[in-house]
Amino acid sequence: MARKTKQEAAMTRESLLVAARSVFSRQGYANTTLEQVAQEAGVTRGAIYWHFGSKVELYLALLDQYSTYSSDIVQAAALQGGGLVDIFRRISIRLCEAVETDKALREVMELSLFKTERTPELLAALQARQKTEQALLNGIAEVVRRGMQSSELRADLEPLDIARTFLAFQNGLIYMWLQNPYSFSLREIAPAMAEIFLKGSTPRPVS
Amino acid sequence: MARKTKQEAAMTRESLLVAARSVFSRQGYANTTLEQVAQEAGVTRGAIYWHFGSKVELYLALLDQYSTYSSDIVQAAALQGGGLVDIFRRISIRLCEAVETDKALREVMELSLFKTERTPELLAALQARQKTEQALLNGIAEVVRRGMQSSELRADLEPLDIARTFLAFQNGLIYMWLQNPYSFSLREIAPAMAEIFLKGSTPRPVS
DNA sequence: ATATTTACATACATACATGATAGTATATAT
DNA sequence: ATATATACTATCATGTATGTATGTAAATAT
Repeated sequence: MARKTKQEAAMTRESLLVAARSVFSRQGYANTTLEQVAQEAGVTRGAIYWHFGSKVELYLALLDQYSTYSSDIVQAAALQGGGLVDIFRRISIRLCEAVETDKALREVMELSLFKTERTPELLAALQARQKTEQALLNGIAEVVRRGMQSSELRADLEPLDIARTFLAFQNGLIYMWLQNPYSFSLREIAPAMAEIFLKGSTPRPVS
Repeated sequence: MARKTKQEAAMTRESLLVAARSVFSRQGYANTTLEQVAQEAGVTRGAIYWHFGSKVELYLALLDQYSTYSSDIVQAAALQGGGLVDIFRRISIRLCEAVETDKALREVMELSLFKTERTPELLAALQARQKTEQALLNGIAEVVRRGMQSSELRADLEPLDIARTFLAFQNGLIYMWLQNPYSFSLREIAPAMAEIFLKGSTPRPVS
């Protein structure tokens, strides 16, 4: 076949990633064939093996595009300043908005959450992503510690426990929504969720 | 082959389910062959097709064994009485204990959460399970409504939002733990988590 | 201007899983 | 006592996916 220019090659690589996202998120990782991905991108499997080397590498390249998405949001929300309570509220709402708005992000999340089997071979490669998750947790725990020192958060619980609870909250809600996207609106429930995390579900005595 | 008695047949069916749980949870659904399951159970694939008809049916039979596990715990915790706050606390703690203690339950949860791709063909069959989840949500929402009427829970939020938040909480934590079981103890964090859900993460003014 | 590399397409070798079919010996029904 | 249903085993037919090896024509390097 006629050799493409570097720019053209970069474009096929891009379109392969787009096609992979589309087909993987529709059919799941194990259940899609590289032939299907190649067809959707308008090339043959040879192009995939040239650019990515294997099915696993293609998948990982797809995930890597979104690996820092969440922590970027957390960073941005933290840098914006304001009280700790405001920061937490912002993080929740921004994350929910992002998932509900950004279709590509949503497809990749659905793919990695619901449509990829953690098989032994994939597990090793996915360990790297777990470190990202760990860093996110530690970052939040650090924010909690600052909040305790400034008396904005209660000091009678472990910072790490609070951070885990916050993340569990957040991920659990997104998970629930992705599982059945049209049963409720993420953006609309986000404030209530943040409110419960911060103030609790029982009535507060008037101060 | 020599025909088995009904009891013996029931036993092979049982051992097939046990083997399926073991192999599926190690290798994932798509990645295990019925040959492997049959070998681990000490029979041939024919036995699987005889008892279950197909790979999908075997998988569903495995999940069905545990379909009411969660809602049973919720029911039991609710019937035990006490204040609404106590009930919620009990539900959280019981669920966490169950996951951490019962290996079979854990394996099935890991399988369905991390090691089964939601492919279009499976999705139809899994809709039935979603209804279980929906019923669980509605049940909790009903408990919340009662809690509002008795002023044990705050009445300025939607009952369904509170219920969703509780479930998100709960599932998110279990999801996080299953993803990395040894990074923390579920049973130990459960009380803190329940405390945050009920009282919030910010300090309460003294009443 | 020529040599070499690139960016794929094509073809193939291998492997393997599913489901279907046929066979079989015993348990159970009558 | 005989007939039939049962609970499988053994075998095969088919489809299909991955990875690899080879071919090739233009882009790029020199």
